[in-house]
Amino acid sequence: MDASDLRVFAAVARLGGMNRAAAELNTVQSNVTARIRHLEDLLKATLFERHSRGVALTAAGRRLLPYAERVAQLLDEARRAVRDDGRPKGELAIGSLETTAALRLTPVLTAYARAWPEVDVALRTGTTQELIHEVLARRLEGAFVCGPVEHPDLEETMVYREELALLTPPSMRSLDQVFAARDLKIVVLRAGCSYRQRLEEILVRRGVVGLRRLEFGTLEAIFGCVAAGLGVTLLPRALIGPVWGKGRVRVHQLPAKEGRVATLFVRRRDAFVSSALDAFLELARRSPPRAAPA
Amino acid sequence: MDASDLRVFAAVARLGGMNRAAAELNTVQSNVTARIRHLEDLLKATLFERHSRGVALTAAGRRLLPYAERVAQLLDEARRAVRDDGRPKGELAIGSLETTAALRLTPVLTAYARAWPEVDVALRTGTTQELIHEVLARRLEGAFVCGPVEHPDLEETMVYREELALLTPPSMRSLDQVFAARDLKIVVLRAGCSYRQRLEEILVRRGVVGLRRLEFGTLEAIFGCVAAGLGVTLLPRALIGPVWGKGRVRVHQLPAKEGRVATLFVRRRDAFVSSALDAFLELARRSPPRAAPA
DNA sequence: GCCGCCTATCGCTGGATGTGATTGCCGCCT
DNA sequence: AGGCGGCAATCACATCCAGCGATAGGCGGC
Repeated sequence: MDASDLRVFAAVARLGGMNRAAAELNTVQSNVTARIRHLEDLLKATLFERHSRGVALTAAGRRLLPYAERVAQLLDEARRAVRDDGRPKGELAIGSLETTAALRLTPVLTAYARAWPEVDVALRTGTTQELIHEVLARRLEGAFVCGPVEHPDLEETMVYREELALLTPPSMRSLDQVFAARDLKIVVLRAGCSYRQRLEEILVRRGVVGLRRLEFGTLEAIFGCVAAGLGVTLLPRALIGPVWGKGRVRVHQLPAKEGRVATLFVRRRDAFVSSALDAFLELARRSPPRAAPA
Repeated sequence: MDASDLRVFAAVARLGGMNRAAAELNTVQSNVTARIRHLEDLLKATLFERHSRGVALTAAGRRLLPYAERVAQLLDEARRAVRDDGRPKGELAIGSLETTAALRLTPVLTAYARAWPEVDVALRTGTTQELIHEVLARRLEGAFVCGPVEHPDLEETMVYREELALLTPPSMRSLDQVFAARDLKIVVLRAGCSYRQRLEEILVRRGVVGLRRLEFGTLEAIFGCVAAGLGVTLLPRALIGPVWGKGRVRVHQLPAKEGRVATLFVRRRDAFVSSALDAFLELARRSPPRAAPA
């Protein structure tokens, strides 16, 4: 049993047929058949049930499949590990919350791109949940997400502490005024956004009912929307000032317990840490002081 | 790059030479050389430095080695997973503390051997540290050890709660008398024993100084030694009675905080749980009530 | 300078791997 | 019912590469 056998096996299992697998593997059906039979002989177990529309995994096949996938992943990772001689290069795919990207990573990314021109950086944004899912699926080397996170396969390191503030139109003078409002609208980035949940909790705890929600895909749109008096939102306080002009929205401080949130960098415990990632985290850790919250 | 390439690579790395590797792999040196060169071409990296007495890993080779080992392990595990059709059979290697084996596992093992005659059970005893090391090295599928244990790669499940008692010669009537004794001797199983450390802590906290230690390799020897008046020991209270005759030693109850200890079953999080192990834990969980502490 | 131990290289061979054609099975459509 | 399309199994054949044995060449110790 060797890696290429498992590659053939996995393709057949995934596509549900030897013809289809042969097409994908750029070979012929007879070859695929022969290799599967060979593998079955080797393991002394039937891996597929053959039926007229293709094949289906047997119980034994189902047990083998995760190993086939894991071995393929490992070999892939091994190749990258060997190539990686300590000087960052190649591809670096990381994820981040939209807010963290805007607030913290912009200077880091530009500095990184300048320092390590051989690296092709891909920064993808999403919600904490989405990002964690991508990291677990090994499509991202790691991601900046909203804490707390607990998962046995993930290693978390605290990188930033954010102070969240309630942003309202300038006409709302106090928090009490916000909580007393009827038909309050909250403006959030997207459905699964970590801050949205927190904002709803805060308002519900104050007895606010009948919330309306607006979803906008970009921070700029949210900001504009709040400034125009359409609703309120919850965002890192430090975004105001360095990123957007002051004065167009009113910033309400929250009690420490509700306003403090940690930004964690998560990555798979068992995954290889490329030099490119290592260098990125190194830079991120010394993020410029001007972006630090007051 | 394929699994057999990595096997050759790992052998060369381990043995430090292509000739030696060829001998171990039952092939010829030219073949090993060719395959290593092939692998190096494939990865576009030099894996070994050749010198006159053999070869040595380069930095790239050192990076590859752990993957080679992991892939070999995975393939091995895959074979076992495929073979394992749900009915326990094959080999089952588990570890246990001496005391847990004597107190808890004896009936489980006999019942297990009767229920699943196709399994070859190997029970190895050792200290918590030793057992954990063996489990991590995949030489044991799991082990019963003394809690608490914290390791990211291990999954722990609490299986028993033991009450530890101080065993002394019958002549020692009270705990105070024990603590007041001069030149107190403690009798322990072996150097790394979990209970030994706990016993020393208990005594030190009571101000006992000048401890002498005796190490005996078997529980029976320890028991005999205490009965003969040579020293005191700390063992699960439930051992007295079901396993050894009462009356020959005096059993001193300890405060709950010091006397309670958990027995955990630990296994590698990422390892395959064989049907044989599964069935064993199933049996162990319903361990006979007569062995339960009072 | 020779010997022992090591790796590199070469030509050869056999078996494993891949190919293309054919057969036979099953379900679906006509 | 019969033909058709999609599928896997099988076979004979081609190809290729892993493994073999022999030899060359490098290095250090005796």
